[in-house]
Amino acid sequence: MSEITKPTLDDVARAAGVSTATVSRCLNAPDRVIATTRERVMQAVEKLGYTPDFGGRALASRRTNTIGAIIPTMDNAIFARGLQSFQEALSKFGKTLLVASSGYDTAREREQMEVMASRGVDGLLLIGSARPASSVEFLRRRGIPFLGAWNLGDGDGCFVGFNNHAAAAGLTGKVLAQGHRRLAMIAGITHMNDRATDRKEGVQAAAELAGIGRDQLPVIEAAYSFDDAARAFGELMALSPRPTVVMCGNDVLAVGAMQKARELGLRVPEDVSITGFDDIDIAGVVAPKLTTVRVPHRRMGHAAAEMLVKLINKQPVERQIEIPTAIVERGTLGPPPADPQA
Amino acid sequence: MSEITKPTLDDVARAAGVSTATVSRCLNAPDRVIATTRERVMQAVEKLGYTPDFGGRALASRRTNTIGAIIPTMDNAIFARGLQSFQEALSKFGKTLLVASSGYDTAREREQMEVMASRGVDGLLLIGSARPASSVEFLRRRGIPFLGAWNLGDGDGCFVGFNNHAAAAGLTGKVLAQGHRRLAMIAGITHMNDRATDRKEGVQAAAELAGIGRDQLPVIEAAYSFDDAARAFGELMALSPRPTVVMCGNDVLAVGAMQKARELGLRVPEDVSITGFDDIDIAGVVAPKLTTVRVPHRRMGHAAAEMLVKLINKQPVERQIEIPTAIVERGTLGPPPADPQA
DNA sequence: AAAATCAGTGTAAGCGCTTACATTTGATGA
DNA sequence: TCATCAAATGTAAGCGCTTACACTGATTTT
Repeated sequence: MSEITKPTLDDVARAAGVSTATVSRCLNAPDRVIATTRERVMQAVEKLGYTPDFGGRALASRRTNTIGAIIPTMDNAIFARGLQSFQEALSKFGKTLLVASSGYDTAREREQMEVMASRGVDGLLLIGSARPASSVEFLRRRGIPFLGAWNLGDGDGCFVGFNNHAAAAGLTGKVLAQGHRRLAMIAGITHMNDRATDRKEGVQAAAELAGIGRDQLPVIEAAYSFDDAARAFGELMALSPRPTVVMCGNDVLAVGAMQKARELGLRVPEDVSITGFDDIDIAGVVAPKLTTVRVPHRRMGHAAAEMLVKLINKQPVERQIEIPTAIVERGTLGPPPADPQA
Repeated sequence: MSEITKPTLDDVARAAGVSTATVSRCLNAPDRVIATTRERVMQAVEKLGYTPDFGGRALASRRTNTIGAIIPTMDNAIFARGLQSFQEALSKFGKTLLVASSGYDTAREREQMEVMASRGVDGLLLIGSARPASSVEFLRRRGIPFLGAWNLGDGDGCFVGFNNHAAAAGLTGKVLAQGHRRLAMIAGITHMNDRATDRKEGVQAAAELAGIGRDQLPVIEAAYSFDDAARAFGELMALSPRPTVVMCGNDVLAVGAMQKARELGLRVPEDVSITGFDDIDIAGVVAPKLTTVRVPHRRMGHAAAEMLVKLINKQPVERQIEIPTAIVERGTLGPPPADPQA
């Protein structure tokens, strides 16, 4: 059954009594073929069940209509969500999505870039801006348009994302406004991660403006897991004087912290306040609900797709598109305890 | 800068002083070339920064080393997780992953199949088994090997997944063992969704064995959202007699139900028990923690990748690989209230 | 020592498609 | 009526790669 050879352009051309060029044109630029002929060709296509061969098409036209995305991991809901809408938008442009993951490792990201390049992707979606210059150089050399998403960036690349720094600073403003002075932070791993770095620095910058120096703002970095966050929270709570608020680099860390708080018999927010970042599902489900920063991943995914397609078509684009974030005030941020711990 | 034409096999061959065939062999079957020659060729490859052209390769070799996956949506953590490990495993086989989404719609799934086919995928990962015969027929015609994942199935297709029916029945056993007799269920939308269907029927079958007929087991179907589940839970709680346990088709529904329970002033599990399915992150984070069924998505992703690669290489495979599930007893399932509601 | 074998390499024929250019056709204007 | 031109279509040259087959020289077998 699989021995029936796939029909080719030639077969269709013969069946329709035209040349292969005409068939090709019917498929790629229908208006350059007169209606009657087109009709005939399309019938032949239908009848033979013809579909163009990808390899042949890619070889001859030098484009694949394929877009690559290299993200840290789909296990992280924020990337999964963004990628989903990116893919949806892409498919409206007739492009398909090739996915690879880097596991937050720039060396692996580079490897995947090479895979993508050899796959002939027309464009590439990357996360953030923190990567060796050589990786960027590699893409430029290859002439592959690319985009950093989920954050903004400096340099001359294109970005579609959030101002993580400003959002973190904004949230810190709310924290300070509640009267907190003893802040602490559980940040994501900042090494080669500009989102985590910006969030950390946003908090630090806002605190500094309020006269709270970096030496007075303990920061522990934790991997993207409940347990690691719980451990970090434990350490922070052992500090003296004890922080009255723990700002977390993302919601997963915040929830890990909340669990540890309960374990330690600490009430949130009466004894200690906790904030998150991302507003993933989980933030609305814990008790009390998490005060966090909403990050519109879907909107970003769409915007990224649009921008990348423009880039590929060599249409002009803005260098950066900033997607606004919003602080979601729920139940985990309150004023500091009246009687600062013994 | 982008005018520097990409080096081709020919360029490499010339630079290394060999024929294109030898270069090709160095890349694809290195052991068929003597070490000294290979060395020389590899140096030329390095020096020119050569990477094979995807189109040319695909055209000549009639394979793309690309695997497609059509999933309902990456927004759902269980698919995102499984896909992540599927992709990781694939990349070890030198294959890359093309992703498309169907939005739980079989017509859209079919469209995406055609996209994938025209993309020349070597194989295809599908979810479950519920789809029109014509879709399956399409793939067979095209000679594209495919696999249903996340569930087992009948017919002659290949599957890597869970026995959703048995797992749901098993959990129902636990529920009955607690003494519950008035069961209710919030199922996922079962239309064209074999996972949701099997889970529902698993519950029903187990209940029936215990003498609880379908007419005594109210089932409401709800979309994959907290709100829809909350609404359904509300309806169920308005029933008289009121169910003492509400079994949910997945964890998202269960959490939605729990939220509504709190809203209604109902304690879980003292006033009403709730169970989930999937054991996603959220299940360990709500209070009390959710009693659910653990489904090893990562393991399944890996197994699916392995099986699909075998299928592509025409190696023998088992028709079905069942990934075991496990009941996770946490805090939301208890005995029915001693004093059945007024 | 001749024959058979084999490893290493080269030659060249496509794979199925797009597209620049050539050709044909019919309409238009002088 | 005939040159002119545009629209529709055909011709054919690749795109960059893989691979069947041919060739060469060395090694083994008889």
